[in-house]
Amino acid sequence: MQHAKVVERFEEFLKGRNLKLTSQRRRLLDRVFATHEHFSAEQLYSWLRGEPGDPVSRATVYRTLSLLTEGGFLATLDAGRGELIYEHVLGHEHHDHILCLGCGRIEEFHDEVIEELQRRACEAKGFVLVSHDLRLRGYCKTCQRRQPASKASDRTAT
Amino acid sequence: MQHAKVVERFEEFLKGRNLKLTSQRRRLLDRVFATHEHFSAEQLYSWLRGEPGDPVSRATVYRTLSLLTEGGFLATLDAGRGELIYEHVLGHEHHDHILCLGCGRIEEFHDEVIEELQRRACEAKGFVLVSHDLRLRGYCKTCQRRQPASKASDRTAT
DNA sequence: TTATTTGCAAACCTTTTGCAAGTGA
DNA sequence: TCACTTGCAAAAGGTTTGCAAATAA
Repeated sequence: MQHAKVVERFEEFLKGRNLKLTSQRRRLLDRVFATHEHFSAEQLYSWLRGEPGDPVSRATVYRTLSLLTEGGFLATLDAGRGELIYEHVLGHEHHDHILCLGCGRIEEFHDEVIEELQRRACEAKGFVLVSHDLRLRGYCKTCQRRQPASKASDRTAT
Repeated sequence: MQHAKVVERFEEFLKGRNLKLTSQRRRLLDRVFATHEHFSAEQLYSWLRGEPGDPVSRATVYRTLSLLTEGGFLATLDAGRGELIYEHVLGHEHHDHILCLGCGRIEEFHDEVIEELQRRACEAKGFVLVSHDLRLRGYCKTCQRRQPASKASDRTAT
């Protein structure tokens, strides 16, 4: 999706909530859609500090990230490292994640059969499904070389 | 699994690590296996304060929960409510969770086909799978009655 | 003009940790 | 005995919030 379109949608979203398009919000939006990486609030804050532009405080970064998430511009992912990870959504198909326990690397994958089975499992319990997330954890090729084979005692919740 | 057997395993586990069986650890173990509910550290701490027995500090609750998790006695679940949720493992088959966004209720389910597809997805990316968790989020039957149908803007990461 | 935003620093919440006193083996 | 544990309170780490000054519309 072209960036102008994203900005337009954001403006509509703000208007619909009687919110203003400030230079900080605009900078956040631009920066977030300038990368395809997964990032944390702190990461984004640090990018913004290091790049030219109107200063943005940490508080505003958090507030705007929430806003973008509510607006469906961003999605969150808890990678189990104590901080929320964000990724942008528009023009980015739904996918699940594989997390490397060694280096923190995040890979994406998608399996339509799994998706369908999830819908059925939910129905069977009488729930209306709103969202889901599936996280696989293990060691990537690089970390498999560094790391001894994982022992049962290293395993976390499955 | 009978409780005596669980205690025996815990003693072995401690012995193997040169750790001692204190009254606090024993109380924690007993309490945790006395329920089939999912609970948080704070919840457990509050149970212990309200019930007769040797006092157990918050710090010890956290330390012992980590110990029990490492030993494979407990599994953790991040239900997305800001705190870790625990459940006991022994005699409890692996399962995934469905979380109610309305009331926080947690249901369990299991699908062997999904499990197999996860293994394959992991292999395809060159990862060695250690663990996984799948969380479906939606509204349970009770909350569907209370709650208006969910709108797209309510949706969180999928 | 004026309701909304921002930045700052303090507050929050869950979890972890340093340290001196206590205790199981 | 003595290494391991506990409790306390302080610290940590990510995130949220109150408030006065700044700003978009």
